[in-house]
Amino acid sequence: AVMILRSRFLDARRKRRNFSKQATEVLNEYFYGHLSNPYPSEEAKEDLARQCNITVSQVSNWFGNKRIRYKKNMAKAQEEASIYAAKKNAHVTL
Amino acid sequence: PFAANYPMANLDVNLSDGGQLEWTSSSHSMRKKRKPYTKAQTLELEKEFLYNTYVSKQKRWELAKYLHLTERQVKIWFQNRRMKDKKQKQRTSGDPSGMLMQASL
DNA sequence: GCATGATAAATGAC
DNA sequence: GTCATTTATCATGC
Repeated sequence: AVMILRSRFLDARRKRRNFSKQATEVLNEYFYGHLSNPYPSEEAKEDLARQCNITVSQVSNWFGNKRIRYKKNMAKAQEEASIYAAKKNAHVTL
Repeated sequence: PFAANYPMANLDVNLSDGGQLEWTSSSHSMRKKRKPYTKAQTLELEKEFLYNTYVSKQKRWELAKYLHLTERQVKIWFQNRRMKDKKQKQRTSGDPSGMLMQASL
């Protein structure tokens, strides 16, 4: 009962740290690579989590935030989409 | 279980003007806006959660009346609270101090 | 000062 | 009932 009061202090939650550049790169590549259905399966989440060295919950959080913020600001998102689309095409071309 | 029947799921890519994206949004119009509860409300709910992680219909009614919430809100609060509890326990089991921070920056 | 990750209400599938 | 989500809000990074 006491711990509830100090919830705003040593609350174990929000200790945010930005993901690494590589991790964000991996996540963005998947997101824009599956833009028609940006909902990775549980297996895909585990795979991404392993690649990015984060937890599957963090992967879920990232995609949740990404989807909502993508549609809220499509103008900027389009630029990103173009970038990763070009990247993907470059891969195929090579 | 990745379903294609979520609201935002029918997000379609329309490449008209160098990558225009469009929304064939299908449904819901009026979703209730998320409104954070007060500390007093949360405190009472937490206190009750200590006794029972599941709330009876009677208790739910009492809490709703007392906290100025709907019974549905009380019900959903306990559902979300149980999920939070589960997630925290899963996290604590693999990492006692919660200090597993590998830096790969 | 916003970008970003995590959490808190609220919905819906099953 | 659980649980993956959507959405707004929170807390922090820079």
